Amino acid sequence: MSKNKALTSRSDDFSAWYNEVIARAELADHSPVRGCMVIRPNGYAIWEHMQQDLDRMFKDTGHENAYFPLFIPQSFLAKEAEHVEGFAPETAVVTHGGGKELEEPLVVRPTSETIIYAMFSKWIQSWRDLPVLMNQWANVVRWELRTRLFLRTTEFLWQEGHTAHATEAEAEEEALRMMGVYRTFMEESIAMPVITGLKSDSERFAGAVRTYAAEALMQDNKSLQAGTSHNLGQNFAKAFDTTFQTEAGGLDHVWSTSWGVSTRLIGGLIMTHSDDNGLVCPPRLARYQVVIVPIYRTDEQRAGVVEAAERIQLELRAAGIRVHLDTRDDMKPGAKYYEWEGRGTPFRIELGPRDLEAGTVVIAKRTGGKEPVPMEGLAANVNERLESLQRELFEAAHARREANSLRGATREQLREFIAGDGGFVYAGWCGSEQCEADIKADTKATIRVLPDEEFRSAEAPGTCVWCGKPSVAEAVWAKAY
RNA sequence: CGGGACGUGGCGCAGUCCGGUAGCGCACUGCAAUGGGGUUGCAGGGGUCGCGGGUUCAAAUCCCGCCGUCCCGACCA
Repeated sequence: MSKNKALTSRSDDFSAWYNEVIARAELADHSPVRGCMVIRPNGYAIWEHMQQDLDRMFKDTGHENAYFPLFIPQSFLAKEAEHVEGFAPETAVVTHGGGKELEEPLVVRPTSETIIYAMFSKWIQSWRDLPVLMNQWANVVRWELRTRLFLRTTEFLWQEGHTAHATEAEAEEEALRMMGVYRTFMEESIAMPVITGLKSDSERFAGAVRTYAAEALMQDNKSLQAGTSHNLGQNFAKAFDTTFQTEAGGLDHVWSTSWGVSTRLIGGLIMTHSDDNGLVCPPRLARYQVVIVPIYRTDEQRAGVVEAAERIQLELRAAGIRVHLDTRDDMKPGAKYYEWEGRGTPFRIELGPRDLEAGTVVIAKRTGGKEPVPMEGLAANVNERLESLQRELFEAAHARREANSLRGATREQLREFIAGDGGFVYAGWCGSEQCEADIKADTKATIRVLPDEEFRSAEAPGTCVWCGKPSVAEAVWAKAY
């Protein structure tokens, strides 16, 4: 229902603003269990649209869906040394079932590599069985110390892709391909620009050989890790003895990958686009792309206006537009405007007696501006506007990111930039964990990625921004979520 | 898990210092008018004051413990 209080502004308190946007748009709420969230219909609709877009892209690249169990024998987690070290501290463990203590405790999956490779080893015998390209949509649990709605919750929804290949090159290709899929999805569906690249060893997934990531800059100039794709080498195959007979007749361990994105993306969407009036949702993912608000005084007017609104609703639906007609009689139009604005609905169509007479409707854009447009050809008009808003949101976010990026920084500039407004700092890195740790201790910024070629600076840095020794790669530093 | 703040009808808050039996705004219900950017008026309903224990004739208020939320750290999708 409509609230009477303005949101805290982004500049006053970004965290408070973030929480208030979620509350006003009715995206999620806290559950009675610490750190867990209830995803409400307005939030879940966004997730469903994300799922639809991603699922289609996964299938278009040859993947198939399956489902693996929630419970994993505790011993499985321990089979891969780095993996258990990384995840054991944050697992929830079931020790009792049916009133009895279990012989072996069950871990509630924090991620499913272990159970999946255990199964893969049963299913894969020959090079002819490869590649295996699998995905699952699931919930996972990680006992995080500090939680925030969507960004870090104890339980969250995600997809995890798991693939097995005959060669190292194929696995590497797959890991990069899926990073590309994520990037396309983030740019085109979420309208959220990302920088893709390789993670440093300290940020690598526990058990991976290489981790690729997509990083997005939020409106508070902190970076959000939006998705990761891992080349797991033969690490899990060796731990779970996932072997196959090669074409030449030998025996080899499979080469595998895993990749995932989560409901965290909804947090990224919020912090990329929303404003001090509430949620701004990109049209591609919006529950309703258009809301029609009829305006009338008398019963006669109401009948005419609602009839016209219903006709428009059908016309837009037929054109594939997700549209809602708000016929609530107990709310004035202005109150409805505020409510739908807070919910992030991209466009509002106002339709009153004056419009009927003129053969027009008024179209108001969530990000500002409204104008009368003819009823003739409305669906095409609206579809154009939806596409153009989708582009505008991406371009605005992209421009904001570039305006808050610093290239070729010196040590002092890095410090000042991060201590000031913040953003992405591009600079040389010597490759040592010591410099990485020192920079973190000094500035709180971490290496987000060693960016892919297209994101790198025109002039490659020659020296490490911190120690001055020769640089092995350009790195992007930022404070992160 | 360390530091800080907070927890009072659905939401936002006052009352807590100085103990005396709970109040305001919004929301909600009813009626009437109103209706192109948060509509008025009148009349209503709703609260074990986060939970548990203690002190007291008496606890939202004082004391102890716990739980939760938010912020800042350390850890992380």
